[in-house]
Amino acid sequence: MTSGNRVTIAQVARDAQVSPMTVSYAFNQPERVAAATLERVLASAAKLGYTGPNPAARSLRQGRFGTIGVVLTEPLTYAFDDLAANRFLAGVASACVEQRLGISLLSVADDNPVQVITSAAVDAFLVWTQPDDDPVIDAVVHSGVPAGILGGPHVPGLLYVSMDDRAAGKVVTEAAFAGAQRPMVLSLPFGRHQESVLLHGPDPTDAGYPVTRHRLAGAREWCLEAGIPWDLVRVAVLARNSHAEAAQTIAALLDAPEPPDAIMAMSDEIALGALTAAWERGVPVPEALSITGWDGSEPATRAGLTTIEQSLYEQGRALTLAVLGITDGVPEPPWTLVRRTTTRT
Amino acid sequence: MTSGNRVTIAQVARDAQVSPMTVSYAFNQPERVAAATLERVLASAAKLGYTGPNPAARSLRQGRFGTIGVVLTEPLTYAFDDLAANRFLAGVASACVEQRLGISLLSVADDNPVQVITSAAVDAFLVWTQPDDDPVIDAVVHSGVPAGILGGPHVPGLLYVSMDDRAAGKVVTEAAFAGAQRPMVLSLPFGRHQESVLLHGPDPTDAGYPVTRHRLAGAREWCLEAGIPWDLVRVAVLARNSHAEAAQTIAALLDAPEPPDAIMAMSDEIALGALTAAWERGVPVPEALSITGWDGSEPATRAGLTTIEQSLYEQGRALTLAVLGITDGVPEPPWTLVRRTTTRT
DNA sequence: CTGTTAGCGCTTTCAT
DNA sequence: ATGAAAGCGCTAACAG
Repeated sequence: MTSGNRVTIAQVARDAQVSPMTVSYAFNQPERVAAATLERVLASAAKLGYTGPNPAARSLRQGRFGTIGVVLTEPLTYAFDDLAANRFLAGVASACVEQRLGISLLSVADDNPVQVITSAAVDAFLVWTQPDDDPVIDAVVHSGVPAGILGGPHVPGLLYVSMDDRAAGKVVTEAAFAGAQRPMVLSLPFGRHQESVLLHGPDPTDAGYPVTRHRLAGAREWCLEAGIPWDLVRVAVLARNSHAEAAQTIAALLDAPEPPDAIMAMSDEIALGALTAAWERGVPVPEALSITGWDGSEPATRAGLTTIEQSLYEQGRALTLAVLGITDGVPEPPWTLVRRTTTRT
Repeated sequence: MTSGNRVTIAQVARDAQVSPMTVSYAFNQPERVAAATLERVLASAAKLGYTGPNPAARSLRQGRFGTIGVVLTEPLTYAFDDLAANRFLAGVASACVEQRLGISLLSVADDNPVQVITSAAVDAFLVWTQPDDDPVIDAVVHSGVPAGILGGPHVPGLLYVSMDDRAAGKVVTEAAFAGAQRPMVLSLPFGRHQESVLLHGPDPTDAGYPVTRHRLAGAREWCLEAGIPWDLVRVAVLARNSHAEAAQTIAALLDAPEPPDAIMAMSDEIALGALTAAWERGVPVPEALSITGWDGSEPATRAGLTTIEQSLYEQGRALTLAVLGITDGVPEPPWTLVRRTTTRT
């Protein structure tokens, strides 16, 4: 009663003068037990401070945990700092509450990415987008536990959900770049540990994150079709999906010669960072600088950002239900370009 | 290898021609095992698809889970929607990552609040503020697992962390109400399931949530000292800590006779809702309407809101470390009134 | 409606 | 450096 869940079914059984099984029934299927017995058992349990079956023993016996694991990249605070991750998790949470499952947040550490997975007490994994060939993916697939991934990579053995980033990339690039002289892309990271860099017309396949790669490919494709030499398009690759880093990067570029006059940003977060930089410098948006975002977050709506809208919340829900086998697969998520006040067209 | 974590230590042991104990050592204390043996064991494990000890069995044997449970009110999406909860969780997460612990999000359902607690596979509980006498509190205390609560109630057996809401309430009420003719409080909920209501000088002890109660008590105390009849002070009690609900409530009051000219709001979230309502109506802030918030969130800073700043992140961290026994207790969290542009003084 | 048996997979303890 | 024994607390399967 005082420290730890020390009281066992056996002790309660002894006190109540019944067998352990009856105690088990009393807690799990009370209707199976005679009213008088039930009362006696519960009284003994209360007296001894027994609050219910030990979860570890029950899980061992039943072979299930009643918990779903969400695999996030370190640091775990990302889950709470990042808008997109936040919405995804909210969707996962909504499905888990319905299914009476707990959520375990798993942080992939650098020193041993695999152990977090293999030692997780969960019935399924949901993985937040990872770079291709990341060891975590392999660990999840080999765990033998049902699993799904948002944003790829798309590998056998993992349920996959992701919007058509390439197609949307073309559309949003057009919205951003139409009529521009010095267009640029503000890119999400290419890999897990990478400094921010300024590239010129990089090969999209250099990006290890599928989401980044596909969005970049879409941008390139539109440029090629529109006759804009891809080599001349600058791509500022950030180290993180961070408002502050984006603001700083764009501020530097706006202060330098040949400042950009169009920015296709791969997330609302960094688009808003760019917007902040422009605003601080008095650069009129969209007249002198058009900016687009991605995701359709609350702050983007308030800021009047032209952006690609998708529901990470719904994708989180759908992936969760599919991984649990409640629905059969996940449809490709819908998206739309929402034109607001940060683009010229 | 295909479905579930079916391979056991025993099978690997047989294949590697060693005892189960050696396999256990190979995974838990590899340095204890001869190099050649280790290699053989790992080869067998890889061959059979054994990825490591079954977490349930290990937890049962060791009596610990390596996980900390965070108890949140239903719906669980609150954790991701609410700014304050979000910061608290980020702080918890930072401490858990350091300690190599997982985080389990537990949603308290209405139908059986206790079972979620008793069946949680965790080594400690962190509870997000609950109403006094809520059954969840009791369940947590009786679980025998170390536990802490943010925002109260302050009960024996639970570590407690909360800023001095009453003292700050006085200070912020002064900032909001100074020189006002028709001051009002925009209040967080009084209880878990309650419609929104408009009260006149309510007794603070009617509020079941300690945070609400103490902030209201602070407001009342300042009014009494300043000679403002508390009975004349309107208190709009919201059903949820929601921007939208706050905006709607304040919009209605601004459109009615005797609109408020000062609002002390108990969170940034609802203060910003009030600000939106004022802004939509063209009510000049702070000239015709002063507004204060609480928490010192990002959006509040951007909006220039006068507010009480505290770090829920640090409080989350501190409470986690204390509950784990790594630090000894939690100091009372610091706070400051930050005057910005939404108040007259 | 209640009880008996058996064993989930692992690791602590104590040898060797 | 490796192994044997024992049991963590529970519940599925099967009586009665």
